[in-house]
Amino acid sequence: MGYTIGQVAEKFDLTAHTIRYYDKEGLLPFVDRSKAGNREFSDSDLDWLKLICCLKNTGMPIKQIKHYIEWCLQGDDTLEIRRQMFVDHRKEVLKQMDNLKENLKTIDFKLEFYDTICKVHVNGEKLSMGKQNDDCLKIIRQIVI
Amino acid sequence: MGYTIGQVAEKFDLTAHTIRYYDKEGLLPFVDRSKAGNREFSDSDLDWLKLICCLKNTGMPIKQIKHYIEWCLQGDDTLEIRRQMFVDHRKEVLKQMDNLKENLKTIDFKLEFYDTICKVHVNGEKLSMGKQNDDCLKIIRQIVI
DNA sequence: CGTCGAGTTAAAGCTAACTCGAAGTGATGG
DNA sequence: CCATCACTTCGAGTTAGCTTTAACTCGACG
Repeated sequence: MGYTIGQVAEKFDLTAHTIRYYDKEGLLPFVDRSKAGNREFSDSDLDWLKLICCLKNTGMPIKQIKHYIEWCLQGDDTLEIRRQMFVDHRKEVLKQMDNLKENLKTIDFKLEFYDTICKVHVNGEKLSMGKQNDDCLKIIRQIVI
Repeated sequence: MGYTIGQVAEKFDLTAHTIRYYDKEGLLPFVDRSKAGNREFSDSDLDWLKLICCLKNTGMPIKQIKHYIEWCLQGDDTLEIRRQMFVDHRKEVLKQMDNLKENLKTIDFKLEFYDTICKVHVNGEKLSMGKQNDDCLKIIRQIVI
């Protein structure tokens, strides 16, 4: 029987429009059609789509994903080049993770600052902080906003 | 003295064009100008730009970064909303890390498969694998390309 | 004084990845 | 028989984030 484009769209949190767009761009050449001309996705098609989403969500451009699909259709001659693509892309993903970790540090530092200063601000009138602390916070506020 | 736009561009691996674009979009309202009208970046400006790059590289749209900058200029009334922005964005970044980890698993699985099958393919003629193994690999190849 | 390099603006152009709309087809339920 | 609904194609439009171009201005160097 297979899945309709609508069902697949829901499963993958895409729109039917987007899936048709992927098809038009050559990412789904393996998807069969019903007599009426409607796309019928098999379970293996869903596996392909899952991989396509994985590559797309890790920043691979649609054109390169298309190359990969073409290589797959070409057969065993392209096995090595495909393997190499995954090796390279894996490196890319690791780099993304490193960058993300670095940026998370920056955000955490910022957040620590905001947590401190917001607490002071809310209780500003009630709690006596002492003049030195107040001055200190003013300076901090100017330096690290 | 301060840095020129070219120096800053090099430091941050951006182009001068891009920095001017950020300025035009309201991300750099604090940058001073020389008598000649050229931008002069101070060390504190570089800190701002570093944060801007951090937010941009973790997927925050330029418009939202602009909001943040505006809130900063407005003063202490916006401290809490700014803190909340960082709390929310931190969650976003953690989600990105999770997704990246999941996708890395998919890629690693794929790579394991390609490593195996490429090894077999290269030594295909030399090494006797036995008929059973060959059949098995054929099937695997069809299922998990 | 000329010219070179680095800066300036404003506006147009580009690419990727959708996103939408119009106009039509085919199966199903009342 | 007709409406509804999910699908179809094709082509145009949108958005974000640059990127390029044209025409210009400084300040320093020979």
